[in-house]
Amino acid sequence: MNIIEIAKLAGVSKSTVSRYLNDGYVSAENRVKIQDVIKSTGYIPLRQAKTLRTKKTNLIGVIVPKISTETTSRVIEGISDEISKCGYDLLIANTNLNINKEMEYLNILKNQVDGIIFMATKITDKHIKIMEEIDIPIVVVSQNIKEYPSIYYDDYNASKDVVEQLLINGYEKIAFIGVYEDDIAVGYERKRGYINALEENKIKLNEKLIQIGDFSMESGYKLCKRLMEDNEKPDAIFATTDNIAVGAIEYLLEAGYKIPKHIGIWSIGDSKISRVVTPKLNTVHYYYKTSGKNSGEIIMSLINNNVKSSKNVDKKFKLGYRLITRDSI
Amino acid sequence: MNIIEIAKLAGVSKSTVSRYLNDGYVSAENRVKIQDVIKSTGYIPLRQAKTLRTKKTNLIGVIVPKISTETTSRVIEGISDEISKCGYDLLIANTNLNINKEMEYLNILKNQVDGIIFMATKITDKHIKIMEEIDIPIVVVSQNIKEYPSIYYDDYNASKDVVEQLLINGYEKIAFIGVYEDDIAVGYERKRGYINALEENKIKLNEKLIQIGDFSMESGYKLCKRLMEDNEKPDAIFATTDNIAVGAIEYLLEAGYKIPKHIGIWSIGDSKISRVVTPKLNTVHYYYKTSGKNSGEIIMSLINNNVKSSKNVDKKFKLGYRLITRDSI
DNA sequence: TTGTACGCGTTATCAT
DNA sequence: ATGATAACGCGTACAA
Repeated sequence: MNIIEIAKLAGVSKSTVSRYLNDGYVSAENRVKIQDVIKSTGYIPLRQAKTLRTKKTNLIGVIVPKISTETTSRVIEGISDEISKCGYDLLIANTNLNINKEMEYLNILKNQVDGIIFMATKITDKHIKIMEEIDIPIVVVSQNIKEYPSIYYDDYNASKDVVEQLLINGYEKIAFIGVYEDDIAVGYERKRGYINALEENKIKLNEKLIQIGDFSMESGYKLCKRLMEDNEKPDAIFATTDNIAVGAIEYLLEAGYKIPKHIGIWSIGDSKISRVVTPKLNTVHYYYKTSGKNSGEIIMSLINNNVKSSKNVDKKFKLGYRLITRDSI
Repeated sequence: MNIIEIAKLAGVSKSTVSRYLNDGYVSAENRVKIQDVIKSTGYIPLRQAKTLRTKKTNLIGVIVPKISTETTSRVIEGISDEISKCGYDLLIANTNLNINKEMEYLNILKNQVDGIIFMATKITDKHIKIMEEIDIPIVVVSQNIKEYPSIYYDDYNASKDVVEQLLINGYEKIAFIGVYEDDIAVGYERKRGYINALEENKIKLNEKLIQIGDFSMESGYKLCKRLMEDNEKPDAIFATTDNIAVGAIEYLLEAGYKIPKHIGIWSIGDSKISRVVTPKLNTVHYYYKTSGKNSGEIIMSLINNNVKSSKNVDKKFKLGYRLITRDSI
C-alpha cells in the first residue's frame, strides 16, 4: 500500500495525497475522499522513503553505557516521554561500557537519526574529534563537556554537602569510597567535593581513608573491609554511589558493626535499593528522569531550529539535588 | 558523501562500489582502490536509501510496558546483545502500560523495522487482530500466546514450588498477595499455582488469605496490613513479586513482627532489592536476560528465513527458574 | 568483471 | 487547487 494506490482509490494525484498528509493544502471535497481511503486502508507513509527525500528521520539516537541500570533507565524514560510528544522515537545503542563502541555508534548513528543524546562516563579527545565531524546535534548527559550542550549533576557540591552534613553530625574521621577518576562526574568531581569539604573545615586529608574501586557492590564490600581492618578506622563512610554503600553495609553488618551507632554512612543516588536496605540509607537524590527530559527538550529545540552541529552551542544545565536523610547516620 | 562520489574517487562505477559493499564481486585491484577511498572518507551507506530498495531496515522494534524497571532492562539487555551480533539495532517503544499505545506502536513499527519483539502483560483479541495484519515476524516475550512464538516463564510451577517449599518448612496458613488476573502470567498463572499446590496438599482454600492489588510496594504494604489485621492471620505470605514482598516486609517490621520467626515470606523475581532487603528474601530467579536473548535469536532466525508472518509459528520457550533460599523463611 | 538504466515511496518544483 | 515530473541514495537485472 503506497501513496500512489491511495491516490488512485481517491481519484486524485499522488501530489494531492502528499499535500493532504503534509501541508494540508487540499480542497474540502478531496480532503474527505482521501481521508476515507486512508482510514479504510490503514495506510501509513513509509518513513524511510520520506527520510530519503526530506533528510529527516524522526528518530533520536541514545548512546548508553549500560542499559540495565536504574540510572540509565530513568534517564531514558525522561527522554522517551519528551521526544514522543514531538512524534519522535528512540533508537538505543548500548555500549556496555566499551569505549570503542561509543565511537562506533557515534559514527553509525550520525546518518540514522536527527540527533544524538550521548550518555557518557568519560569523554576523550578522540570522542570530540569524532563528534566534530557529525552534522546533527549532539547533547551530552551525565557529564559536562565544554564543547557541547550538557546536562549534568552538581556532583561537586552534592559531595561537599554530604561531607559537611557528616561533620555537622559529629563525625570526625570520614572515609571515602569512590570510583576511578576517568569518570569525571562520579570519580573526579565527587572526590574533589570530599577533599575540599575537609579542607574548608581544616581537617587534614588522610590518604588512607580514600579508597577507589568500581561501581559494584563487591567493590564497596572489599574497600570497606580494607578501611575497617586498617588501624586508621573511620567513624563514617561517604560512598559515591548507593550500590557501593550497600556493599559496604554488607561488610559492616557481617563484621558486627552497628550502623549508625559505630559508624555512619552516606551515599549518592537515591536508588530504590537505598530505600529498602537496612538501615535505610542517607543519600542524595539526583533528578535522573528530569535530566532525560531536559536532554530531550534541548535536542528537539536544536533540531527544530535547524542546528546542524551543536558544537559550542552554549547550553549547560547543572541539575540540583536533594539530600535525603534516613537511618544510616 | 554518497556512493556516486565514492565511485568517482575510486575511478569506477557506483555499481562496482555497491558490489564491493554487498556481494563483494569485484576485482582485486578495484577492491583496493575502493577500500582506500571508503576508509579515507569514512563513508557509510545511508541506511534509509538501502531500506527503500531492499525492504530491510536492520532494525528490531521492541515494545515494552515500562522502560524503567529491572525486568524490562534485563530483557532488553539480552535482546540487544543478541541482535547486535547480526548487525541489527534496537528501536524502543515505551507504552507506559497504556494498552492503546501498544496497538498504536504495533501499527507504527510494522513498516519501520524487520521484526517486533512484544513484551506484553496481557494480550486481547484486538491485539491479535492487529498482529495478524502485520507482515513482519512478531515474537512475544513474558506471556504465552498460542498464535505467536512466545518466550515465557513457568509461572505456574514456580508458584506451586514456592507454596510447596513453604509447606515443607512447616507453614500452614499461607496467604497470597498477587496482582489483577488480567496479567495472565503474573496475575493468573501464579495464583493458579498457589491454589493447586494447596489443593494437592489437601489444604482448604481460604479466600480471606488471598489479596489482589497492583505491582507497587504500597500495594504489598496495604494488603499485608489487611491480612494481618484480620482474625485469619497467616503464618506465611507468598508475594507474587519482590516489590510486593518488600512492601509487605515494611509493614510487618513496622507492626513489630519478626521475620521469619513470626511469619515467613517468599516471592518471585530475584531482583537486586531482594538480595539487600532485611531479611534477605527467599525468592525465585527468572532468566530475564536469557528470555531477551532467546527472543532475539528467534526473531533473527525468522527474519533470516524470510518469514513474513510469524502467526502460528510454533515456537514456544518455557524458561526454567531457580528457587533461591535466603533468610525470609 | 564492469557499467547502464531503472525502480523503491516520498516530497518539492513548477506549470496549469 | 491540482498534477506531471524530477530528485533523494542505493541495489540489481541486464547487457556488454
